[in-house]
Order: sequence, then structure tokens, then C-alpha cells
Amino acid sequence: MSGQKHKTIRDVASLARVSTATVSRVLNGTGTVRPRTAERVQQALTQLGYVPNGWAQAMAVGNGINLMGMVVPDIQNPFFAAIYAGVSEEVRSHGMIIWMANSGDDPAQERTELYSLQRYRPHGIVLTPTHLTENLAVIEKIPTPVCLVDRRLAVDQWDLVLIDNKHGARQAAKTLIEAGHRDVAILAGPQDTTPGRERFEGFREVLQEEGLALPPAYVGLGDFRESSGYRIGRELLSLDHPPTAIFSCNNLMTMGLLQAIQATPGASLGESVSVIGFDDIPISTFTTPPLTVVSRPMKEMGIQAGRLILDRMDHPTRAKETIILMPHLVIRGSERLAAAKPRV
Amino acid sequence: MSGQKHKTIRDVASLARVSTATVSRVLNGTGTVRPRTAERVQQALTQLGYVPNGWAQAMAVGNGINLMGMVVPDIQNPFFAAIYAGVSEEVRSHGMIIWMANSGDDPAQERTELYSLQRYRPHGIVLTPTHLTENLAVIEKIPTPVCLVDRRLAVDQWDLVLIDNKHGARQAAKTLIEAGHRDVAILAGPQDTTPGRERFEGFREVLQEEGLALPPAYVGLGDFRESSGYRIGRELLSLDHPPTAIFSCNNLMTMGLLQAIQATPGASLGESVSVIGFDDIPISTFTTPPLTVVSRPMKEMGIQAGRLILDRMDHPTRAKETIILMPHLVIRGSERLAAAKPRV
DNA sequence: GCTCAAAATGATAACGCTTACTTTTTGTAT
DNA sequence: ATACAAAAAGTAAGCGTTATCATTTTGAGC
Repeated sequence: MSGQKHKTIRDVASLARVSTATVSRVLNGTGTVRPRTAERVQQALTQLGYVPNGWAQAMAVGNGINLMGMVVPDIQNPFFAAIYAGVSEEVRSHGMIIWMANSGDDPAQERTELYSLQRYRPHGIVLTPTHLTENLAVIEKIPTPVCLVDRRLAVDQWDLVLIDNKHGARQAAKTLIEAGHRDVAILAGPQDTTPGRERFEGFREVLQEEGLALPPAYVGLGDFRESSGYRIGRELLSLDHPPTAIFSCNNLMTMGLLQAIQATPGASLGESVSVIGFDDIPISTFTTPPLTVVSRPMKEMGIQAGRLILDRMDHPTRAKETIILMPHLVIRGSERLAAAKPRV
Repeated sequence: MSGQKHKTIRDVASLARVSTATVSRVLNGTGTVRPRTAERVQQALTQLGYVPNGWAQAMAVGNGINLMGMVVPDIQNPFFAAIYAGVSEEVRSHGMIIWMANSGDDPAQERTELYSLQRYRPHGIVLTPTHLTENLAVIEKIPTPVCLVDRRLAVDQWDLVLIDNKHGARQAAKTLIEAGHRDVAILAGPQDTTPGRERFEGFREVLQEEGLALPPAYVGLGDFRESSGYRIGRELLSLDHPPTAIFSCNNLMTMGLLQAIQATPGASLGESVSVIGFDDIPISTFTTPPLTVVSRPMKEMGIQAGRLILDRMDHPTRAKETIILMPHLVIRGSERLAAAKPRV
């Protein structure tokens, strides 16, 4: 039911007719307690359904609870969900639990979330910052190990787990061109984030190297959300001279883009337009043709971040470490039009 | 960085040359402090980057932190993710944060998670129990409002948010039959859970009413996981006389089933076999034909659960409430074979 | 039965904060 | 200047634990 209050160690102590210290000893297996007494305490414990108060314990012991904080732009995004899974896997063995918070990619909200998180004194924080500079001062003040994931900050002072975005984008661009495409568009992410910028750069570089033009109309600036993928997808496809291939810079925008293709009369994946997406998504094997994507070791990123934080907890002064993981292309067919002949 | 410790209210007090009580007053806006003093305190506050210790606050005030607990079988499952979103939306306005835990559909793990959750004294717990009876004793001892979502317990003592599973399953079965199918199979869930049982029942009822046989070979007992959907899907499709339609009882198994169809030579969604799934999934609009599903108001379930808990926090003694939400069929095409003619 | 070390238990001070309650300061009326 | 109420600031208890120390109990050896 719900009326009662939680029992305290004092309730247990008085029921078992011992001092709170003895109950505590039984609970934690510290010190020595006579079997007879321990038995009485155990009985009181189960009879009352006592569960120790975690905060009080943490305060008494003085080193907080085994809490790991995590602040990411969007928990619902499978990419961050996978990072969560990785961090979780890595720290679980240390008896840690994870406190997830959502910054909504908004610096103000990020500030709020970092603040409320710190109120509960986590042992470390895994952070995907929303902005290069906006919250630098706040983050610098955090007296707890911080590990940045997926995005840098303007100051290079923290442990870092990154993806070689440029490399991934270059592979995508090259693959599209090798598949015969000349009119290649990009559905880019926000240019004030590292992933957004780096993927755009890699893409543009390849086009330049191959001597292909990138007209302004073929550059769609999205916000990494599904809605912008749809909107920009519709725009690109309704151009007088629509692109024959689109590189979409993240998973959610790819979802939107695919819907835009379905919604545009005459447009058809693999028939009139090719797509390569950045990040694998659950649907990628179910489209026709299946989706070619740049895939990153998402869970591995979380594992590394967790490892870096745990490591820094033990060695607070070691030099910052930067881990750059490589994405790889998963070719499934959507990079190529049914009609097109490979250049070979 | 990371070396330092968190500042305490005492650090602030001594820097501002006031007592801790005054700092507390400034922090909480209680009592009266002269502007000059408040100014000094504010300065110390920001200079030290002080963040109050949430547990200590909660303990001093004596009513815990604004924590809502949530224990579900699988956080990764979009269904529970949506419930989370609903609960989150409902309780956020009360300044609450949510502590998510994963029971893995395993009673032992559920027990563990409920225990660790209670250590942090949540104001309420939203629970999708793993088993009808296994953890009854534990759950009855929880001295905090509990609201069950999606599944009942053997004892009917808690607030409840359910779906009319039978109704949804009946709709699915009827629709398949109306589309001309006579050989209809079911990919059922575990029969020791309410959703698993009720969906099976509804399905079986309709077949009986329509005078159709349900041979044992057409009943696949899965465990609500993708792998079992795949395995059983392969089995059903490789029967000498395979079904022409399959009703899959949850989202993950549907994913597995779709993969099984793709992997089976000669099988093809909408050509050789029709599918209706229970629960909408992101991929449902991307398959060809798009997937017909029984869709439930998932987020709404979370909202209701959140509401019930908040309500019970204010009225601990009110009678238990049961909310049953209706699923509805979303017809997209996969319930019908391309060759088949509607019976009309 | 008595002694005395060893073992078991109890009393109590933290931990960081809030909040009655008490004391000091302020400012106004004389 | 003095008195005095009101306002501001300080003191200390308490929230539920653990850990240190002090005290009591136990039981072995005589």
C-alpha cells in the first residue's frame, strides 16, 4: 500500500532491542556480532521490510553514492541510447547506477541539467555538449571527472571519445560518386557542432577533389531532427533539377528523408534517388533497397567513456586522453540507382 | 577538472563571513536577509561554484528528493521508452526526475532493482511487473505509491493502467479473416504474463467464432523478444502447409518475424504471407507493403500512470483506480495478400 | 568464585543541510 | 542620547546513517 513511512534503522534497533550501531554492523557485515543478536536483528529487518536510506548512508560514509551522470541531447535517439548501453555495461560491474538527463540540444537546459545532476554528487559525468563555448564556464567548475562524447568543446581539457566524422563522410561521398552520381546533395547538421561541421567538411572535400560542383541548392542545413530531414528532403526533391543522391548526416534526419521520398510523387529510393545515411538505424535492413550507412561503434563509444571516467576516478591527475574511433561503411544497396551502371 | 571536492555550505558561509543559516536563507529565499549580506553571499556562491548537496537537503527537510522510480522489463523497447516519455512529461512539472531501472523480465532482477530503488526513497514507483505472483510479498511491502502499468498482479491492490489486449487481438484476428485468410497463425507471448495470455485469448476466440481451426503447429510461443520472433517465424514459414497470415503479439517479435520472412526463400510480405503486429514500430511505414498494426496509446499510458501516482501522493487513502485504454487498428496494407480478393 | 583479556555492544560525533529558537543589530520614537 | 520593537543574523538540534571510541559482557584459566 502507501500510507506508511519508510522504516529507519532506529525502528529496527528498538524492535530488536539493540543499538543502531549493532544494526548497522549486521547490515554491512562490519565488526563482530554474536549469532544470537544477529539473528534477532535479521528478524526485525525482514519483519519491518527495512531498506536503508541510500543518501544517509552516502552522507555518513562521505563519498556519495555510486552514481554516474550522463547528459546527452536526446535520450530517445538510438545513438545516445546505445552510448548509454555502453556506459552502463562498463560501470555496472562497479555497482554504479546511471542518472540520465536530456539537454534537448539547448545550452540553457544543459546548464539546468548539469546543475541538478551535480546536486546528487555523481562520481563522474559523461557529457555530449550542446555548444562549443556556451557552457564552458559551467563545465570547467565541475569538480568531478567529466568525459566528453561525440563532440568537443572550444577548450581541450577533458577526456574525449570521438568518431572520425570526416573519414566517415568522405567514405560516403566517395561511394556515391563511384556509384555514378554527379548531382550529389547533402542533408547537413548544425554547423556549430563538431559532428555537423566535420561531416560537411569531409563531404565537401571529396566533391572538390573529384571536381564536382556543390551548388548552394544542394546544401540542406538541418538540425539533426527528423522533422528537418523531412522538410529539407521535400525541398531537395522538388528542385527543378533534383539531386540523384543525398548524403544524410544523422540517423533521425535520414528517417525524415526517407519519409520525404515516399511522400514525393515520382521520387523513389533506389530508382530516382540514392541515399547514404550517417549512423545505422533499425529500419535500414527493411527498406527497399536496404539502406547503405556509415556505421559507428556506438556502444563502444559508451564503453570507452565509462572506462575513462572510472580510470580518472582512480587517477585524478593523469593527462587527458582522446580516443578516436573509426566509422565504417555498411553497403546495402541504397547508394546505387537501379538503372545506373557502375563506372568501374 | 577533477581534483577538487565539492564545496559545502560551510565553505560559502566562511567566505562570505556569515553563518550557514544565512547562506541557506539566501539559497532558499526563506526568512529575511539584508541586501548587502545577500550580495556577499551571492558572490561567494558563484565564486566557489557552489551546488547544494541534494541528499543533505532532502534529509534535512525530511521528505526525500523529487524522485519517481520506474521499473520496466526493457528500457530499450520502444514501448517502454514511450511510457517513460509519458511519465516524464506528466511529472516534470512537479520538478520530479525519474529513475529508470531494467528488470530484464526476470523476477530476481526485479527484486534487486526494486530494492536499490527504494534505497533512494522515491516518492512513487511505476512498475511493469515481471510475474503475477513471484514478487508479491516484496511489492506489498513498498511503503510508497505504486502504479502498475501494462500488467496486473495476482492481487488487485494497486492503481493500474492497462490496455484492452483482448479487444486489440480480436480486431487483428477479425481483420485478417475479413481479408480472406483461413490459415492464420499466432506468434504469441509468454502465457504467464497478462498481455501474453489476453492477446492469445482474444485471437483464439475470434477464430472459434468464425469456425476456423487453430492447429497446434500454428501456435508459436515466443518470449516477446526479437530472437524468438525470428526463430518461430522461420518455423511457421517452413511448415509443409505454412499459414497465409500471422498475428505477432508484440513489437520486438514482429521485427524478428519480418526478418524471418526476408530470410525465407519464397516467402514475401504481402505476397505469400500477411502480418499484423501488436504495437506500432518505427519501421512499420517503411516496409512494403507498410505494416498493419494494433496500436496502443503508449505515451498516454505513461501520462496516466504519472497522474495516478501524483494523485495518490496527495490522497494516500483513496480507492485504487483502474484505467483501461483502448488500442486501435492502423491499417496500412500488410493484412492483405496482393493476390487475394476481399470477401465483401 | 575471581581475574582479565577478548569479544560484543552501546554512546556519540560526524556527514551537509534546514529550521526553530535565541541573540544581536538596526532604526525609529522619544 | 535612550529605549525598544522589529529586523537580521547566529546557535544548535535533527534528518538516517556509519565509524570511532568507551563500556559492558563473555568465558577461559586459575
